[in-house]
Amino acid sequence: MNSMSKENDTKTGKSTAYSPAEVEDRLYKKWLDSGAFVGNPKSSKKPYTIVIPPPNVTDVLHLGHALNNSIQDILIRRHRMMGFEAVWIPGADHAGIATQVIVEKRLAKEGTTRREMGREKFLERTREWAYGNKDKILNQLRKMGCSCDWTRTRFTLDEGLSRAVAEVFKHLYEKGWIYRGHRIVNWCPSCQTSLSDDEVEHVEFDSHLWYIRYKLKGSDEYLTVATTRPETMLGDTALAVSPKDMRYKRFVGKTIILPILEREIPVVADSYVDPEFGTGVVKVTPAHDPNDFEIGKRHDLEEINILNTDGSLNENAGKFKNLDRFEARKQLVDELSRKGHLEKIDKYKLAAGTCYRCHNVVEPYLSEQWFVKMSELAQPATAAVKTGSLRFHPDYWSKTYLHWMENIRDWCISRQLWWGHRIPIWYAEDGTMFVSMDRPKKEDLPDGYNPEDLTQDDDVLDTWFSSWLWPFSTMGWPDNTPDLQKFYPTKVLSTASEIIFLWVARMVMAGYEFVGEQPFSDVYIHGTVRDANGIKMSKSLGNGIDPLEIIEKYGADSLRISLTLATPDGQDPWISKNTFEIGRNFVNKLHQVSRFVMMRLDGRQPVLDRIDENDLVIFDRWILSRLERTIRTVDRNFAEFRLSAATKTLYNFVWNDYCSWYIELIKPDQPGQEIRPGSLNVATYVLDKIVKLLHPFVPFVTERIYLDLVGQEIEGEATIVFGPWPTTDGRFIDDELEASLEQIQAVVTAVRSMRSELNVPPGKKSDLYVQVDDPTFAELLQGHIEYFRSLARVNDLHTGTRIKRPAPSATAVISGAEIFLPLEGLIDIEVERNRVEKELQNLAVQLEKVSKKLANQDFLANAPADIIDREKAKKADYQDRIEKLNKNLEQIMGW
RNA sequence: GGGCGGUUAGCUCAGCUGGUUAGAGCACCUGCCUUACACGCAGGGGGUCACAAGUUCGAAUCUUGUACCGCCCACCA
Repeated sequence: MNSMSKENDTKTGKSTAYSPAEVEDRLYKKWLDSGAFVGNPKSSKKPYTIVIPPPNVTDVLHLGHALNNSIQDILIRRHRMMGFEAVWIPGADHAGIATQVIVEKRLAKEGTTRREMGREKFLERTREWAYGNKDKILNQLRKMGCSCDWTRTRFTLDEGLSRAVAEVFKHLYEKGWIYRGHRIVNWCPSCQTSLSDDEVEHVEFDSHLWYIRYKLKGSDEYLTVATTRPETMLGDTALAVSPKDMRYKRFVGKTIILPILEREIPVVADSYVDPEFGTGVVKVTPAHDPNDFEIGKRHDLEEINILNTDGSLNENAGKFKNLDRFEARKQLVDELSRKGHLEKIDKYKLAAGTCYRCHNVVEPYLSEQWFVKMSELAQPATAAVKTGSLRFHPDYWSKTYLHWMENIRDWCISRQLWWGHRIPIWYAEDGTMFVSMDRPKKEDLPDGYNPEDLTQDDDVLDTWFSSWLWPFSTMGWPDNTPDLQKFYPTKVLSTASEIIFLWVARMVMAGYEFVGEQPFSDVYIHGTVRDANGIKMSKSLGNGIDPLEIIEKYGADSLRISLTLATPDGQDPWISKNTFEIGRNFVNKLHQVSRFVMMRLDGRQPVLDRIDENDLVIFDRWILSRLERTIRTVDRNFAEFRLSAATKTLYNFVWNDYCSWYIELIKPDQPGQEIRPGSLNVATYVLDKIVKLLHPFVPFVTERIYLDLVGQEIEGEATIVFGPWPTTDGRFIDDELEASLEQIQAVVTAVRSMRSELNVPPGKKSDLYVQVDDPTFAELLQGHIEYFRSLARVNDLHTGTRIKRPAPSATAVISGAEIFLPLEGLIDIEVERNRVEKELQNLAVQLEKVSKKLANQDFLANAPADIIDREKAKKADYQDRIEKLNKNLEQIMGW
């Protein structure tokens, strides 16, 4: 840091930089104490509800969550200010498999297992850990300033939500849409549970195709089979060929001796087999491949399971028993090779399914599971998007959603885990099933059944089976509560794209089926947070950042607005540590400009709700015009779910229009002078609108400034939380006036540029000569010289239509004016000549372009008249400026 | 194998219905302790808009194709 820099306030010696730590916690407490975030179902205001995507209790929140929750808070806070009964329901998800995997890992380190512990103790242990994380997570949201209604906090394992789960199970079971089936499912040998299709991630591996020879019984002939999983041959119960394949027609019906195990298996003909692929012969392993399972059904083949639940081989594998699947593969291939059964090995790229939680390769595995029939559920959920009653932002995600809906498959909902909602099914000894969350009561059972004789299904439900009910289970469903009546359906769901299928799509189905109405109308899909190298941020990769770390260093406001600014609408943000400096700088800028306004108010009570329209100078009208335009743009950005654009619009308005121009323009020439009262009023009025427009993004600093404006302490009654959100009737929007201001700005900028390029010392002031084409321009300048004198470091202004160049002086030509700066002794003729020549070259290029265009007959014949006029005006302007510059260049050469 | 995004200044991104001298922030260079802000102010340099063809009077913007990057879906063993 430069020792000359003025880090401190000259009077007090204290740093004037904004210090978030001093105000954030106190402000948050103020909001909580006043109940500002609590929704009232009896309110006459229109509801605006968001349910939080409940974070998994497996871990504290990372920057991805910080982004998502910033977005939700922005939407909620803005609507609260707009007069809606805005409710944001917070909570957390028990994250069945994810949580259990982590707890089991910890147990392993301690040298024990869940089975050793037993179900009750294990659940107790998991609960303790999960609830600890949940508290940490909810605290992170508070530190971020999230305006959640904490009186409505929910957890997916809460009593009420569990009741909803059981109710839904019963509903679907009685409808026949939940069924139990003996089927091939995705099995994770590491987590030792089934997974739904959507929980399997396909990863490409470099693998091989093994070509194995299967000998015909009583012959030396053989058939060669290509396989990617040779170990599954231990469970083969047939070979299959295409019925159209003439090469193998004579083998159909013959018997094959399975290598190594020497079992006899038939050759069958099945149209599933593609004669073009591999050898055209397929080994059929009904217990370990979904297609083979189907073939097996068609040909009445035996299903031989060769795997234990942990992925090791079982007694059906003969001598390979107890070996892990991959070790068994190795040894089996060796033996096949030794015995001459291995024809060749090809390299092969294989897309293998892996578990989305532990990333081990999953196995197709035959087992007894519960499924939900999805086709009917998908109907209204598909229609909702097709008719536009449910919209995705950006819209292209609706294609992804529809593709999944239209190819929907039944949902395997049972998990061989303990952490979660236990399947509400009770079995009698005779196999009869009863649906009930708790042990059924005697009076609810048919004659001949006793509650004590029933045993509950051991498995739990997929974690998403509770999540998909979240938009209404959090409101007390299945009871028709006041909350449900007032706050359902919710408005916006904000999430990342990765859970569109797992969660979003299923919530839509559930909303229609169980409540009869879609759960939300808009789905906002934001990008995935990546690090500075574009790698997705995650705890496991070690590149994750804890939002609390950023908050501690920069403050919650900086965290929030930096993330919003850094996240392009619909794309992935790349975040590095200094990403947050943008936000910190902006928050400080806001703080500083408000300090300036407050100092100038000097204790006077400002008027925030109106301005005296008879007491405005051109600059006041200009900033009001810019303000109204900004409000319109921001509202439009929000309507289109372009949050990044909205943030940038406000950022630019505050920094450029308000701070850099307006405040500088109304500053008096001399330090001691007061700002013109009418302008100070406008400055304050606009500042009030600025903090309101920005409050959803940076809630703390804006509340702090607002309280300063209304002259209250943090603990006072006043608050910005309820806005109102600034509106506009557009009556100050004035194109002509903005154009006039741009002329003044152009003069100021030209002067600054000349001075800088000629290295004029900042302290050196000079007179300013402006030769104009149009006398009204001169009047404009003359009338406002007092305002921009210090910006351009000007003593006297000489302007009019007949101003002569004072020699020696620097020259600039802008549209409609020539600017002269008499700088005797300060002008290096060479430098000045280069400057002018450079500008001439620049203009020459532009002139050539436009001249060419205007010489083109097709252009003149086809282009609209206003475009042609504009080009003509441009040409005239360039010509004029070139002429003037040339004249000036001649004079310079004459020195 | 199918689908969807992306490719604009050294970096991260704007540029909405085709006509702007193609912009911003960061980084870089120059000057500055200017009456709120050095977390700042002023000025400046830097781009054949991935490539090719097409539509058009006119293309960063529309169409088609190619290349590369990323994501998603998929039961070819």
